[in-house]
Amino acid sequence: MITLKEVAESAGVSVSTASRVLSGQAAAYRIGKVTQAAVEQRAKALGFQANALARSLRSKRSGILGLVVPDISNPFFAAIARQVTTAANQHGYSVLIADSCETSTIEQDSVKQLMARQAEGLIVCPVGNVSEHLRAVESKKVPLVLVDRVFMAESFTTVTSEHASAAKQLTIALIEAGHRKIAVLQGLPGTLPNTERIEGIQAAFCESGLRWNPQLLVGDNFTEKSGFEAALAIMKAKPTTTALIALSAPQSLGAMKAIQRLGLSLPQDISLVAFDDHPFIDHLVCPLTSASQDVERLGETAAAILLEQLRSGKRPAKREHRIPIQVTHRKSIARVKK
Amino acid sequence: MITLKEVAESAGVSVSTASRVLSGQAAAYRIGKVTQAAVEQRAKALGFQANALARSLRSKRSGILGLVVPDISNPFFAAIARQVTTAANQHGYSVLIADSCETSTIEQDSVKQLMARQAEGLIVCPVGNVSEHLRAVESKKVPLVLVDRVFMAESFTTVTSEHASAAKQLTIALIEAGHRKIAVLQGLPGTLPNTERIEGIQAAFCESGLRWNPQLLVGDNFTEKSGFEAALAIMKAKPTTTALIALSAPQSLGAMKAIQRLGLSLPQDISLVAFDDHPFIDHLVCPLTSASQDVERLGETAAAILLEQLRSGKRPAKREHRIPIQVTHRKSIARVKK
DNA sequence: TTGAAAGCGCTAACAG
DNA sequence: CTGTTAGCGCTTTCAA
Repeated sequence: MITLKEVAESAGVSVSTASRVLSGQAAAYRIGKVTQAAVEQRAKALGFQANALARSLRSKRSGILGLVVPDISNPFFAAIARQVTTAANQHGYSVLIADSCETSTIEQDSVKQLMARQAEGLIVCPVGNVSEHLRAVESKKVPLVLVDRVFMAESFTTVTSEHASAAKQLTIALIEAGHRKIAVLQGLPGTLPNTERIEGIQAAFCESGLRWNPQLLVGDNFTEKSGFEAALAIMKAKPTTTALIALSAPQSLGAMKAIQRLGLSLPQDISLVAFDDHPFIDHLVCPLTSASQDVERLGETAAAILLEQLRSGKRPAKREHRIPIQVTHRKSIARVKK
Repeated sequence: MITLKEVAESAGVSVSTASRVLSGQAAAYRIGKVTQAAVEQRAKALGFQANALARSLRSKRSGILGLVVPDISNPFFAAIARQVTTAANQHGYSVLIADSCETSTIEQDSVKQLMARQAEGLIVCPVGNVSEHLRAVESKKVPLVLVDRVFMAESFTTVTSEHASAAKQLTIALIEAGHRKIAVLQGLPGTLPNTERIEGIQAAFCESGLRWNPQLLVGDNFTEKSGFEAALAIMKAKPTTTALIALSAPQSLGAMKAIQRLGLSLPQDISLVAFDDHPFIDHLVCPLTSASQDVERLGETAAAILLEQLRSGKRPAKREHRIPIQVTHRKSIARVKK
């Protein structure tokens, strides 16, 4: 590896001068045109590449942003990762991405790791309900933004969707089509998106002067597996169920498989609406009415807030950011026959 | 930030002793039980977290692996990213992911950045045809593995799918159903996957004693847009076309949209087969016969090779790794009526 | 406009 | 078993 010292020697200047030229401070220090050119020429000729580790250690600026997601292969988080990395890169930061594999302990390790590497800011999509490690980040004055499964009780800066109103819209569409026995395939209990969506569903019932039966709440995660098993179980246990609400795209896929397994068809035998859509949704046998989160905006907003905090050094004034959800009516709701 | 020196002072030992205890070398140096306990206790009490930058600078081990992908929001690359990050984490490495946005210049910058941060190894899914920056990596003795769009002319370590044989199988299925006018919605020209798939298609024709018309080669990228436009154009220009081969999932979606736009139906009016599948493929109006790459294995293999090279210090014996592609017959091929 | 010297926080000889 | 002494490669006072 070729070092600054070697470049300096080769150009016949001191390391300080070489450093100033090569770190873009030439103008500020009013380095002579010739000296500057010489250093640059020599650096290029030698293929000099500054050691970012040494630079960061000395300057106290790592230029690294950390991103922790529960599953990078999930299109939802992948889209967030894309927004964050591109925004960060545009502002001269690199992004260290960690996949917590939906596991709180891995998430905690990842955050620690990121802090050890002197990340200047963190964006975390938390797995669940543990937040001490995140408080530790804040206490070390490292800017932190939480996305998606945020904790409302705490005072973190957060970006999440308007879960309740979307869930309400979806439910109202179902109720208006005559549905009353609506099963909810829930995601990870205790998480804010899950909780708020369920509240939205209940609100829809309430405002329609109906009462929703909590026995129709099934499932335990945002996964396809949970969706499949929960759908299968509830359709067997309560065959009078006329509609299903899936709280994620993978769950809706699981539900579709369950429906198929039972030899039923969508939407004649049972209606299905879901959170989140995906590119192929319009080409499904039965295109799903869905509430789709604006993932790009979630990621973009989180990145923008973090970057702004990094730039200004001030904690953001607005702490809780909500991104609207778009409900699209397709063909997966059938009218209930009397 | 609390440093090693402070911990050492607080525990009443020298920094070296503190370092040895806190970097897991206590046993090797046969540090006394009491000293060790004291250091650990103090470190924990003070909330000491070693500065990975300083550690890396000194020890010459950054513990960082770099991954560069053209688009992290593309499920294909997201899946690779997941395999790589989890495998790397299991072996004590962190992964810096960069999104090159399908742009060669960004890719080059990312690689440079990763090298500057002293990444110990790189996995790159190259955008296209530029490879000098990659040769620079090798010349600096940093292990490098290329995935997917590899360069065969060069001597890099590569992992990619068995494109040709899969393309051939897909084409033969079409030919056996009586198709002769088969249009190919190609991906990025000049890339290995694209080239080999086209070769496979031609081989199928050749072995069937037929000649494939190169005029039916359309499109210019692996994107939905290219798929849509190319499909639309060719169906208008050559209405006698009876089948389409899409070289990626997004392109197949584009093709489905084009078919819909023209008021045609799948597969009666036109057949469609595609590379890569996705979770919802079985629930499409017309489930697509597809050749699906084993993305997990691609990522897993790349990670394993890199990690092994890092472990042993030896360049891998086998340079070109090929992962089989699974062809699944569904319902998107109709027999051609005489 | 440039250089000398100090040191970021840690690890690794070397010495006891 | 433990401490002392040098740096890793860079930036940044301070001084000229």
